[in-house]
Amino acid sequence: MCDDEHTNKGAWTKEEDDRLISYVKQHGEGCWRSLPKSAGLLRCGKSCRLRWINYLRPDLKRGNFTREEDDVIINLHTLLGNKWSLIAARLPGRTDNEIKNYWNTHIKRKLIGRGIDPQNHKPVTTKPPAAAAINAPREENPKTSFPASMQNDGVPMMAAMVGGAFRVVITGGAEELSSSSSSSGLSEEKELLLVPQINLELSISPPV
DNA sequence: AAGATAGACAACCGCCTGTGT
DNA sequence: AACACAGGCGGTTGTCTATCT
Repeated sequence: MCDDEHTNKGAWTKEEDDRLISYVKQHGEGCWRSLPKSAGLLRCGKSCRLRWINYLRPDLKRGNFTREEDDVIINLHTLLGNKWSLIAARLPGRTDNEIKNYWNTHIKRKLIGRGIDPQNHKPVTTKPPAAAAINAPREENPKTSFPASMQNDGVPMMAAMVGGAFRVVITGGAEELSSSSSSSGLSEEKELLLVPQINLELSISPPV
């Protein structure tokens, strides 16, 4: 991409930031290819776009992720996998890059520490996962509907996330999405308990 | 105090997709 | 239908800082 020898790479300077901010404020986002020349920047368009989206946008929420945001990320990752942009779309003020970094540096480790595989969100065990977790008898912990192997400090993973009951119904067209939790026998109508106050409704419709 | 190591995050790279011609 | 281009995305790397030995 930015293979022009006259193109700057690496960390952005304050002056470059100022130029980019002032240009975007004046002309709006878009036309990233031609932006560097117009704005007097020795950067490629992609670099400018990335810098704006991930760092300079005024609506960005800087700072640590909250517990609620953690939970949303984990839940959405369960549903969507590494679709960082989709996850970011549900977290106002956060960028896909930020979430991806946060996942790789914090959440991944946290889940591994809890004995959860960060890729498939199933308990890491020597037994086959289906036998170890999904088919574990409910009576292991009558307080919850989760097998003990999915619990952390006596608090079930999902129950810890939910606080109050909040339902997401995933609807589909020809092919419905389902989640790993549906196989745990939570519900026949493919419901998930997720974090309150966030609309996580997802749907897939067949092409018209 | 100095070097080694690990963690955190900004930035880059290459590929994919959507759109216009 | 085929092609070119711009924008977007996810994976990966580079660099700075903090902590450990």
